[in-house]
Amino acid sequence: MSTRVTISEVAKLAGVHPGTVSRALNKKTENQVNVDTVRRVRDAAKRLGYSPNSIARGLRTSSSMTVGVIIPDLTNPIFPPIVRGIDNYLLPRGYSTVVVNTDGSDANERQLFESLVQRQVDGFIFATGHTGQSIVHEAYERGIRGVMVNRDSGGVPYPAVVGDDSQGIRASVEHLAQLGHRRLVHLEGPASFSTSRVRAASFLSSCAEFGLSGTVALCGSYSVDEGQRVMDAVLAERSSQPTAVVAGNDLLALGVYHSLRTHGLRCPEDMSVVGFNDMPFSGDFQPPMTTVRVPQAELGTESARLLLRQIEDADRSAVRVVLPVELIVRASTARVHQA
Amino acid sequence: MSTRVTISEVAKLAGVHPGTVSRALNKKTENQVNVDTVRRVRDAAKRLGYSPNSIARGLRTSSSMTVGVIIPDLTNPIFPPIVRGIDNYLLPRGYSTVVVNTDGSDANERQLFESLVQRQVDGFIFATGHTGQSIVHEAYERGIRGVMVNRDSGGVPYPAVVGDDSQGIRASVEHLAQLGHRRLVHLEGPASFSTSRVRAASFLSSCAEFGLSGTVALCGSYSVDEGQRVMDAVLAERSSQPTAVVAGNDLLALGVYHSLRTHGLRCPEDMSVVGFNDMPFSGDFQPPMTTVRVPQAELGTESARLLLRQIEDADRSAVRVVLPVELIVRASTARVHQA
DNA sequence: CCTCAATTTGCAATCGATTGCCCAGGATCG
DNA sequence: CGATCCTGGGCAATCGATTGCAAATTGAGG
Repeated sequence: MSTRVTISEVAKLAGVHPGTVSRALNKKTENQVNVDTVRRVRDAAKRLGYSPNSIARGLRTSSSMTVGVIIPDLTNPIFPPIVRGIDNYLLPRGYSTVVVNTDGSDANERQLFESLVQRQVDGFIFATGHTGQSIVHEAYERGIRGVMVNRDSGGVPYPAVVGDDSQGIRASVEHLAQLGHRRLVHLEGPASFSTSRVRAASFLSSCAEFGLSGTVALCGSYSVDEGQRVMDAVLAERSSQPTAVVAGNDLLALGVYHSLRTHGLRCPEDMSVVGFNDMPFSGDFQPPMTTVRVPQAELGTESARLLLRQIEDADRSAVRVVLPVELIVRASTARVHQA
Repeated sequence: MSTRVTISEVAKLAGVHPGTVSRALNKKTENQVNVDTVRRVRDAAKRLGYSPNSIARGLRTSSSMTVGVIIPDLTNPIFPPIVRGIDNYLLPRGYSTVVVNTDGSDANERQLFESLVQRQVDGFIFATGHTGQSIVHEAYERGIRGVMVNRDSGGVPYPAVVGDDSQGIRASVEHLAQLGHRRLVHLEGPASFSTSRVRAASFLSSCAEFGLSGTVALCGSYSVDEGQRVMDAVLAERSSQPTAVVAGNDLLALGVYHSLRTHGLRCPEDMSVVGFNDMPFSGDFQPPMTTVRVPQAELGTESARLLLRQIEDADRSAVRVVLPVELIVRASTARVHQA
């Protein structure tokens, strides 16, 4: 790109040493230089349209003012709001974010992580909280700053920001109980995600609390197709069928919709369905989905805040922030049909 | 972050000069080094876990191996697939992407653009193609490499990658004509977007072609709320009502759904609706939406390819790539009701 | 008038890699 | 056998900013 203005050109115009320009233009050092000089330097810089080369600065200060955000898949609709939340906090503070997608692969995750480390990012926000061969442990060992978002830290002493999954599931179960449902099934997400287990555990304890019969069906991924597949299997069983489904997330719930449709079953008349996340447009599905709203943007913002606290204040306390969730009742749940 | 291995430590272990290490480790220069030496250096590098500091490299080579992607809003569901398409092409080639959201504000756009320039990005992909005070012109004047995606270049000689909007609209109109519709209305997107005008023009000429009466209603933004507002206005008119709506995009079409519902009208029985983009989950709306599928991921991939061609081959030809689109017929369109 | 401290600014090293230049040594050729 | 080429690799400058250190200037106090 075209010839850019450097600090020494500004220095020449202002009649001072480059070092002085640097100090004059930097908030934390400008009090080391005479106010008149500062003004002169400022003028010169503005006149030349100077803007610092952040690569050069980064080399010297060994900070890139960049954070890496590792997510499974941007096209999963819960992530865009999280990413926006992160950006909204970070950009005004001079940081950029680089978002990478692992597609659920540990190998990808590792490779992308290394490439971001190589780019000298100042810290990471991990939204891929599976507990397997994740690089999170290693990152922590290497002294790399990071925060977990939307997923638990799984033993790694990084700060974590999560929604109140237990409470959300409990509210769902309570809602179904009040509608007269007695037999529920939970579509549990992949066991490698900490959230899956939290939600399943809460489902079982909530069923117990409200005196319902609850069974759990395990899904291999958080996707529409998998939700449909597992629901097909549930419906194929000969044992007494549930009257309501508590899905591990909205994608699985959507798969349940598809399964019901292919089986000629109506929602909510024949089967009530509750999702999780309140992802965008879940209120426009057919039928509009009852689900648990998680404050995604706030999750992002909060995680960014915690990361910056680590970077700028060297505060490494492993706080855990739990944000409240809310059950959104729409049209996919109804009073149980008296058969 | 922890102490990192530098090139001179590798040099020491391998018993050679740092410059030699650099050449040995670089694909394009490794043939300047004896194969034995290359092997020795490689071993040393591996043993020490060396990975080059890309900031230092970037300073010297004045390239950051980063591209900036400027979009209006990541939470608009058409953008995640585009961004993924870009990433899929760029990441394996060693580039990272920094995605920023303008929220439609020219001021934001300018500021974000400058901050990315300051970060020495090697080029831009602009997905914010409004023709107003955009920085696109200025960027081109400054000799900055860039590509337009999903929006036309509006006179700036950057390469552009777009879907075949005209054809998509024509197919929609033809489909409606075949269903017996005679009076159509088009919800046109904001005039500042080039796509809006292309689609509106195609709508009118297609109506003429098929002998239909077509009117156009202008929307202030591409959003659900605006679609609802404008459709409300259309329905409030006393003149002869249309029997089908061709919406400028799926968001507007969704707004039409909402409007119809509040007016007690059924889709498709009382009004057929066609969207544009086939954004994720538009097949799960109520009713499943007939819409025009645009290959978003391919748009992204292709734009990334064109950008890299500029960056690496200095090829500045202003090609214009038009990708084919496809009408997806679902349940929001039906044979016109014989009133 | 001298000393000492404080303020302001210049100087030069530094961050870590890349690369033009040049030299040493061996191969090739006439 | 001497001139000429290659090949391999060392040397040092360079990218553009930051920053510890020291010098210069100023002012105050004795």
